[in-house]
Amino acid sequence: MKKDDRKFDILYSIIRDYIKTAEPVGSRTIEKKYNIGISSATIRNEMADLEEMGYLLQPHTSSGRIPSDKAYRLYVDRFMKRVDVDNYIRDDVRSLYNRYFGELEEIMNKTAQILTKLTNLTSLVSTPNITGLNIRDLRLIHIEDERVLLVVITKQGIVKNGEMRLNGIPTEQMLEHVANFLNLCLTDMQTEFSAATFAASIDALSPWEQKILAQVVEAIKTLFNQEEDIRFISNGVTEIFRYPEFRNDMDKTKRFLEAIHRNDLLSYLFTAMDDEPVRVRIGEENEVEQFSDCSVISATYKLNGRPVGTIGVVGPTRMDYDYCVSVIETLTDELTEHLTESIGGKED
Amino acid sequence: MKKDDRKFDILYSIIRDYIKTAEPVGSRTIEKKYNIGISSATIRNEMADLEEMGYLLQPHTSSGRIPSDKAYRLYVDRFMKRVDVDNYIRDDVRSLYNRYFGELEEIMNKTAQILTKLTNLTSLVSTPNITGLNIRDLRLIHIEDERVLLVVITKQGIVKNGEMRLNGIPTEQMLEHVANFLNLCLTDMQTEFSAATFAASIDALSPWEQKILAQVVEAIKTLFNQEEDIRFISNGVTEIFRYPEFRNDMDKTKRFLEAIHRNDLLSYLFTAMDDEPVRVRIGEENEVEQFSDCSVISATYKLNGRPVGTIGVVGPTRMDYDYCVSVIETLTDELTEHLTESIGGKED
DNA sequence: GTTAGCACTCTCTTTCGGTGAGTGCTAATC
DNA sequence: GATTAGCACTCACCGAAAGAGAGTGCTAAC
Repeated sequence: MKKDDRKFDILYSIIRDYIKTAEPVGSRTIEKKYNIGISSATIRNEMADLEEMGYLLQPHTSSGRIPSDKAYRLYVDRFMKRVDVDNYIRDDVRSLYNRYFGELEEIMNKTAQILTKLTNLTSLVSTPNITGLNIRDLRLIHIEDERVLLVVITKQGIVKNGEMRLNGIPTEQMLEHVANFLNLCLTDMQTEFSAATFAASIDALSPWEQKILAQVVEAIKTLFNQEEDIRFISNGVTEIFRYPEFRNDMDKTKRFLEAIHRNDLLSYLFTAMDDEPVRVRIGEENEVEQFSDCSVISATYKLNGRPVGTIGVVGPTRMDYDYCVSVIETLTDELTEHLTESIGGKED
Repeated sequence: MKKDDRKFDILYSIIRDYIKTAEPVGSRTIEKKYNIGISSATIRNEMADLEEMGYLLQPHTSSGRIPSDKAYRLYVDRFMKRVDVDNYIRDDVRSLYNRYFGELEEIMNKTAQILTKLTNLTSLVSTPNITGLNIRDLRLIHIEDERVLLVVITKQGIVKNGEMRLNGIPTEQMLEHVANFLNLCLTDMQTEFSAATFAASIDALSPWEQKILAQVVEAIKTLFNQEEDIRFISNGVTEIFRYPEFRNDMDKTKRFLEAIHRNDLLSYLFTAMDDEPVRVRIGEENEVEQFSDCSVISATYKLNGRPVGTIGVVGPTRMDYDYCVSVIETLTDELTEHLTESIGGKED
């Protein structure tokens, strides 16, 4: 085990060095920059072993080594240390969040911006996908002619609205009737309801109102189902040009940029909303082939203890995992806290 | 003039050829591919003249010529022909617009998508920036605790809403009072109003309600002023990789991609909302330095005859101006028509 | 087990003709 | 006088060859 310790000391040094320089690391570099106290020849032997074990790769026979995905995995699982994110950053984030109270879109935007600014990586934020909501209040506001604004307030304190267009021009009264009817029926009801639910008392409404009802029900469904395709807010997609392994490889850059603009791939990348606090996917571990030379760090933020969305960064596999994981953790915490404070808290 | 005709025939051929191939055009190419009926030697002489006149550039002494910005400008001003956009495309666009009736965001998104699909260029759409609105109806909906949803419907049929947070918890009645008060005062009033306007009848409200009023007024202001920074929806930013002059030049690509993600530069690019139906900016003509090796075609779409936003494409200067201008024209028409039909028409 | 030494490997850079597309100029032709 | 054929010249592009440099693996000595 003593011997293995040395091996992994060397591996650790190689990883740190490669993360910093993006250049294959040779045995002499290790000998000189990190004083492990053994000669380059010995280090060479160890490196050969590490290569055999699958932790190192050699771009060509006479070059230094670079860490493999497996090495990064080991690094993340075994060697990674949390880094303290400066307190003033936390404060900045909080005051920013407070400035945009209630403006969900803006909050997500700013989160992505901060994430990129701190990590120098492309950041992604999925807009909250909140399912299983219970409607508390529903309003129908007449705009003009056939146009009606549907406003839904959920028990969880989420407000959604959308414009709908009826087949005819309603009176204020009709809309009020329908809204009242629905408010009575829907209390405590999930947003996914069946038409059958209304059968009982539907006769209270006039035929015209019943028609409106049907359309409103349809509108509610689309309002709450549009989340099926999650939207992503991205920031700093051109940060990728910072990294020589991309800057010197047009194909790689092209592949990255094309993928990062594809919503379908991003959803795939962020699918699993599991309970791991922070998830790290390294290179080939990514389900999405296009990101197989990237690493993705992501975490789910929550509302009332329930995961509703994901934030993360994407970048070269040789990213600074210690720091990035810490940043993501911090921001996820802050975001969760802010959301719960600003729109949560009323759940039954 | 006869002689000049021939010169410009040659110039025209060179431009067409270069647009298609992205390769410098030589005199023999012109002689063979475009039968002007004169020998390459004569063409060479004419080309030398055209270069002297500033219409052609020579990447190096012994290469063919490429058109200068000035040549494209001449082309656009003098030679460009409108191309008929297929009818089925018009139909597609219309049916698409009808499917997303009222969903402004989605409409803009789809417009950008179509634009890219048709032109193979990066497309940009600015969200409508509608000023000088008159409020017709205003609602205050209690969400929970201090949270209130403000819904404003304008005479022009535009609906805007935003969440606000009061300093205390209001009753339904208070909100109704304030809303009614504002509705009375605001009818026929611009969204930019002064606090003084209310002085007259404000005593009808309780002190608490007056406080709420002040906050609502503030909220209305931000709701209608947030347009100051116009948002852009872009699509197909990676189309740039199609074009060898970018694909083979990482710096150029980097500059382009960095610029296309910067909102401030895009606003600059799209500032002038003049009455030209379609605007073409070629290379150095662009006020934005970062786009000096690109051309921008843009047009303003309107609501009730008033320009409210811009759509456009950005790409290499050797783009197919005839086709792209026609496409932009068509889409602008359709968008204007759709908007006016769906939310306009009620203006006094 | 460790290390010094050395031959070897392989990339990267530079150099150097060769090729080919295209030009400008001159002299002949219409 | 305009047009064209002919020709020398230019310059990017390509591939081969040579040299440098970083790093390795192996062997033999410590």
